[in-house]
Amino acid sequence: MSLRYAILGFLTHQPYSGYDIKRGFDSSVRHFWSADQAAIYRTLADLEAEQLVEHERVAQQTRPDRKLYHITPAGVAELDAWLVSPAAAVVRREPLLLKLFFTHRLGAQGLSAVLDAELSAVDAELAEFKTILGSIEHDRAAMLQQLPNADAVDGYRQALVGPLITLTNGVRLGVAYRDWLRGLKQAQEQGTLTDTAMLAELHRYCDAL
Amino acid sequence: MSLRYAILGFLTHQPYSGYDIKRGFDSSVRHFWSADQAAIYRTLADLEAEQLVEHERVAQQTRPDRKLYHITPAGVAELDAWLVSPAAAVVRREPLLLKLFFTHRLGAQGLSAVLDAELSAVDAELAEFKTILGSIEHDRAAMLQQLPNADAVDGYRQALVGPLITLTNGVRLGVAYRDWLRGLKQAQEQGTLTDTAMLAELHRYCDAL
DNA sequence: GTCGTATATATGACATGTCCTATATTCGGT
DNA sequence: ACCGAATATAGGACATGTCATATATACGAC
Repeated sequence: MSLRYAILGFLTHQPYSGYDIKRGFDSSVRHFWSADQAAIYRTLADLEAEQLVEHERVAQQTRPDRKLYHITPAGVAELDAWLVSPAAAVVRREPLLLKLFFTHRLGAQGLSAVLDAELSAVDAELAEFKTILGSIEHDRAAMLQQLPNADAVDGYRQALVGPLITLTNGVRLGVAYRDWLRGLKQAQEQGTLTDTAMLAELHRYCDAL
Repeated sequence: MSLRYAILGFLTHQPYSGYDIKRGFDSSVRHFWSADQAAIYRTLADLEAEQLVEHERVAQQTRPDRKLYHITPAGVAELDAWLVSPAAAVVRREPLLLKLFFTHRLGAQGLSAVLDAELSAVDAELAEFKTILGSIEHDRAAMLQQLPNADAVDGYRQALVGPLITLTNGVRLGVAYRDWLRGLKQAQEQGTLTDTAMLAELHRYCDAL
């Protein structure tokens, strides 16, 4: 139910079409927020029915018309209210952890395969973060050159902080996840994937809390 | 769609009622898998229609009858096939990161409040993990005394590895998440929550990959 | 004595999200 | 010449999950 707010947030930057928003999601918040194309168009329609956004039709010569949505003052108020509202408890559902919970049925080979597949996925994700960082820096350098005055530069740099915060989260949690997977893999190879060894490791972490 | 397998996995230990399964979820896998009560009963009915589980009615004197479900060989086969199947890409949706993505609209006070609320939540979660660890060790000590033979002990200890693995994941990722939040809070207090500082920090992490 | 909680299962209504498809045009590849 | 991808919006069908509520009984708290 936060898709509404994700869209409203994007529209505070500038007016976008549904298609733009879908691309924006895929390129900037994909690692913590994904959105289906159909859901975006339907949510835009809902938001417009509530007068939180409005659209104007923009005709194009070769492409289909775009519906360019912009946020209304009521929409801004709605977004700001959500931003400071207490976060609802997040429902986590991680199929991989579910599989590992039943490790005793998985067998050594199965476990090995699952861990390797997951390690590849994390490595790919971390590599992607590196790419995103590169493109942010590239864009930033261009913008800092291009922007007309100090105020515009300030605004741009402030708008950059949020994306950088979430990217840091992705990198740090990704690294922690990768290290955890590597630890499991190593334990399995050394034959120390036993209850006693795991309990000892857990104590090393928990006692330090 | 993995609720099916979560239930099948539980039923490999011993027969359970829907009510038992709900309690089992809430007490052991809540931090990475939550399930609605209605969903559990409906899924059990679906699984039975597919002959992956069967039930027998157990009459009770004071309480309502229980429907005690047990897994069938076909159910075991289905579970084992899922365990080794490649994991579907996980869809992440984290409202907190979405809020932080729009930090520029949140303001210093709003950000501070959001970070504090989240830090409390993580601390509570980590404390809960500590409690879970304690109760696992308590149960384990009792079981190791009580179990009749070495085979039973072995089986029990092997079944413990999965839960311990997922608990380790919770603790390590929880600690990483808490450290990230603390870093943000500190940066905000020191006035270093800027694009340049964040970029520098990101490089420290990314360049080491 | 009444209220809430635990045990135990189940359904209706609803919210949310995903998949597939339709429409229409242009551009690039094989 | 045809096929797929990109641009752009949208709806039907379906999957999945959640909320509230119903039923029935017993036990402890206030």
